[in-house]
Amino acid sequence: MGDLKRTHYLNQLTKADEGREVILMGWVLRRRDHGGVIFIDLRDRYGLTQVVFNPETNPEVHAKAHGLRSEWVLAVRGTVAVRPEGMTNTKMSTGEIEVMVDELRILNQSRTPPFPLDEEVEVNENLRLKYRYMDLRRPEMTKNLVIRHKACQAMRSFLHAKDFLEIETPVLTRSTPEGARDYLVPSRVNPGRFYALPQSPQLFKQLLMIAGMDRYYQIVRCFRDEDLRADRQPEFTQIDMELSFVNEEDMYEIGEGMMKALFSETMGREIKTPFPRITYAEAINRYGTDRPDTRFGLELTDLTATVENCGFKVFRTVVKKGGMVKSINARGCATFSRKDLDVLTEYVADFGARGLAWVKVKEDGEWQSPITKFFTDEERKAMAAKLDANPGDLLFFVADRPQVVHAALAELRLELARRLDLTSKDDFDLVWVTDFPLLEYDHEQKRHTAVHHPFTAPREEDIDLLESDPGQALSRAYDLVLNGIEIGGGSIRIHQKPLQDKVFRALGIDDDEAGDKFSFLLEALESGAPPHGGMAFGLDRLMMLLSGRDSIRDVIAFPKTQKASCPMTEAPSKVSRRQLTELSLKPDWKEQG
RNA sequence: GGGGUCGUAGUUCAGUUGGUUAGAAUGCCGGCCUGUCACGCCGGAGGUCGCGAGUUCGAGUCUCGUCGGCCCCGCCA
Repeated sequence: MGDLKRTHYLNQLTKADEGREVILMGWVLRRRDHGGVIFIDLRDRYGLTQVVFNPETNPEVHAKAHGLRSEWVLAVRGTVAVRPEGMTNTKMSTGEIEVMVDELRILNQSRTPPFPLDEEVEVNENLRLKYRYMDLRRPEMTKNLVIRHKACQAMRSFLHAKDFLEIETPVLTRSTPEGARDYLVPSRVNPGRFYALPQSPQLFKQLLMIAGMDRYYQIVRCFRDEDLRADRQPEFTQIDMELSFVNEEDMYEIGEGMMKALFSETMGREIKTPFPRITYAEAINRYGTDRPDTRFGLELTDLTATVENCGFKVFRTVVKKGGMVKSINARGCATFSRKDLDVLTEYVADFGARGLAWVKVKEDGEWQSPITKFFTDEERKAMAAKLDANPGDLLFFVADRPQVVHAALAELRLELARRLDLTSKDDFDLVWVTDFPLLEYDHEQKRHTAVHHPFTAPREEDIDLLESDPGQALSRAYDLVLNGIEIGGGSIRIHQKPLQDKVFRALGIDDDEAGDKFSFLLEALESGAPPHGGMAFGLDRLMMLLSGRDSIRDVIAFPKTQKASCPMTEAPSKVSRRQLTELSLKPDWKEQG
């Protein structure tokens, strides 16, 4: 660079700068060499500017420019010129001007890029991750990281204005029961003992409330050693918060205010508050899931009572065994082919449905279906009325255990929406899901486990149920769902030890175990713990939705592959025998270095 | 742990019933070209068909295994 100092970014110059001497720095995106005049599109994080090398005005510089290649790093000194008549490029924000170069310094050369950076071809993701520093130069990827930054800034300033303190919590902490599999870190100075990386800073933020911090937040990395998905990474980022002296309404207000600020400042979109609320029970009933995509209808209709005595044996026996029959009216879909229906049947089978019954409502109102003969006219009428079935509609039915019916129809509903193109990535439907069950029964472990986490408060009126019928108790937990994706959740916490003891007992954690694993929390609850509650938002998922991407990998600078590896650094890697020995670890796997 | 799908030039892909020397576009290299903006024109190089076995006279193509990418189920309080 020598004595050159950059004067402008590559998105800044306009007609108003005509005649100005400028110094620009950036990467060669494209070179157009006409033998005579040479054009270079110079790129930086901010944009593109065309720089021009003219053999008549500066032969030496022009000769040097002849050798430039993609992704070389340049500094140029030159003069801003308005482009000749008719030569404006309306696709570029700097398309009205160009910079006539007087001095060129090659700051660095580059290997030929492993994949094109200037086109929108889908490149193998493994390759993109191996050369992530090249991938991130692509404007689309740069944009995602810029939006992410803006989002963090927006949320930070919102929370700061609401008196939150940003406080860091340990990354090396202790493993606690419940929840996901922990990432473990061996302790060198304590042989045989391990730290766990936090699945969330849950206990620490509660302890900060007990410490009187009143309002805490943190943009914090969390770790869960579970299998990956398009929206799940082993390390991910949460906007984590906790507040003292609050109830659910306070939490909704904070959550809504923060989302409002987020959408406004990152996308310039004004979203409506308050957000609609739906109870867990209603969400399951109407959508089959606790994270409903509310951008479209296709809701579930319960026909159990209507068909319990019908002539169709499959339906009748399912109902008799305590199961249910539910239906979706796919309006106007009677045109689906037999093949379509077979594919959809196979699709719901993935989610446990042993069959998918269907009825096409013909133009004359008649039912075309393999099962229509099993129903009386009255039954058909009753079903049609409940489903508001009209000519041209296609009705789907699933009969099974409630869990299976809901899982299958929830997925069918989403698949239909995809086929019918009912959703747009530009719509953002936010909804609170409330009144979750506190506990659910785990058949494998033969005990109840926490739906949210063990520190979630039950509804006051349900506390007695903890002993009589724990599965029926509802909690003071809430989730925020955006377009069918859970982007956040939280709860009002237990702040008194006797209630915490009760919940531990309902979870099958006896006093000894509770004392062993949570004594610090229990003692703290006895030390003047204020009522408190909180929530956390998944930053990666939020950014994925805001950036219109289908994978959180596209909004994370250096993500992991589905096998939890990093093609660039080749992590996880082998370690030396010496390192293991220092940690008092003896490998029992083969070929460990 | 399981299911699906993909793997061919640097990249994105094509490759017929198994049959001679595996193609295209783009990129790359060289030459020409003074107003392009995905510049244009001419020429050239570039392949362990992911890897390993098997079937066969013969395998990019068929079979089995294996490795890897992606999607999903389980899992993820």
